Amino acid sequence: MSKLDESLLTGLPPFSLLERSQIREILDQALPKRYDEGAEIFHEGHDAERFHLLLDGYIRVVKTTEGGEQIIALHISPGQLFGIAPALNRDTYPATAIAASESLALSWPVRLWGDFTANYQGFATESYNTLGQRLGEMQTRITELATQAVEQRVAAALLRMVTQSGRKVEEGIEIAFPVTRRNISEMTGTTLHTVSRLLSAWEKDGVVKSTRKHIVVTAPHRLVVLSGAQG
Amino acid sequence: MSKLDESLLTGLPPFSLLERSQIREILDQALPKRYDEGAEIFHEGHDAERFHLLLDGYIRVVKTTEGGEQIIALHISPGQLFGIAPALNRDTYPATAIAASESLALSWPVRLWGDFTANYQGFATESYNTLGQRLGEMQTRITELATQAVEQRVAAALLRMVTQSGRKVEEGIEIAFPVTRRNISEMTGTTLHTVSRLLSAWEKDGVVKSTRKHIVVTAPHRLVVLSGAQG
DNA sequence: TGACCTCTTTGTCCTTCAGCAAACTTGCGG
DNA sequence: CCGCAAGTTTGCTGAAGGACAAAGAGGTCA
Repeated sequence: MSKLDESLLTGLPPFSLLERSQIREILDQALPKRYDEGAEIFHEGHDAERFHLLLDGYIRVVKTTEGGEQIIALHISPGQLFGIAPALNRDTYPATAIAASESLALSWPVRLWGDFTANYQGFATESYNTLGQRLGEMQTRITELATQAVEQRVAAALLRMVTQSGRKVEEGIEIAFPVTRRNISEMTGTTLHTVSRLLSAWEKDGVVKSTRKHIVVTAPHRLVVLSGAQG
Repeated sequence: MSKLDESLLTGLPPFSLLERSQIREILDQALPKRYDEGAEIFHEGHDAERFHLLLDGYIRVVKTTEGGEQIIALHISPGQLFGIAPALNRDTYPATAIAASESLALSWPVRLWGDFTANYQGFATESYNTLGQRLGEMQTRITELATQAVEQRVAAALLRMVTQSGRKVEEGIEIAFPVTRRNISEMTGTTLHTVSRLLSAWEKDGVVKSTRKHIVVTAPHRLVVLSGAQG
């Protein structure tokens, strides 16, 4: 088994303050793994045995209701930690993680969490920053769901994906991972039908352009207006 | 200025593992303060200068939208820490805290946060447990808002308040702090009108009993059914 | 190449619930 | 003790968007 290259972690916030030798230590304990699109990385309620770092690809963090409906709680971009139940003292995963596109992640057994936070300068701080951001994002979504109309929520969801993962293409900014109307409906608490209608209307208006599972936002500023971000 | 009694903190989770002398230290640095019903304890976006512990009363944690609508993010019960921005490395408060009833709280300057987590056994762990619980609760609310109908959400909100602060009275279980229909609508993302209608209907059915600003749940099991907690 | 599956589009109907309006109740302050 | 403000109830109306239905469009696998 070939050794992982140290440059993988060098730039990333949780490790940015560390020595080369420390990064080496960390990598030597890591288990790298590739996931196909749609593959499950861990499952809600299961014992939290490992925590993860996404190197490449995109992850959807999903909750399932008793009724079988799915809600997308979060998207993870490359460079982010996920499945960090140990940070919250939990011993089971609170949600399910699924690869939104082909992905590569490292993982470590949870018993190392204590070591990491204790020995590696900046690691704990960064982890809690991340947590704080996610908490903030969840708050935002709660207020959106509680106060905004469907159209605004969908617009906001698109914008969020674009900011978190947008890559510039000829016609505008493309969401860098496959998204279906159903996925969007699971992020916004509506139906795929309604999402389809909205996207069709926006496409007619020249705000977005979409093909199967792929969306390009051509007029982000107009989406911002649609999302109702104040006046 | 009279000294605070050590028994105030002895039972509480964040301090349960500490020596008498340590509790003394902590108390000597605390600033106790009383708040009238409706008084603001800290404001969204302001510099997070202190973190707080609620000794008595109830706190509502509130977000305000650009449109001026309020959303109740959280209720705090006695014994809980709140305004713990430092735990997430934030330097501003993410939401506004308002006393839901007359309340008494201690507070400490944020610069002591580091000392507390470093020196006091169990303090950090407990804080992150709390955070984990709140995160979980927020997730639950997101899925509720996204998937459940208004009636179920309102039922769930009542149940949540009852579990967090219910006190047994003759006719059932009473929510221990003042709640208006408007408050409930701000927790569930609906209007006070709809909440009023629902409560009226439930009162007719003998599930709840309410007077101005006070609600007694007389048949909790039936509320559970209404909340649609699976089948 | 054809069968199948997933994703998408579009139409129609119908329920839920927000919006508007107005009256009533209760408690508090002057 | 009266007036006012805050909280509550109730009726009516209309629009948003969910439910149901059906068909088209790529992609994939044998």
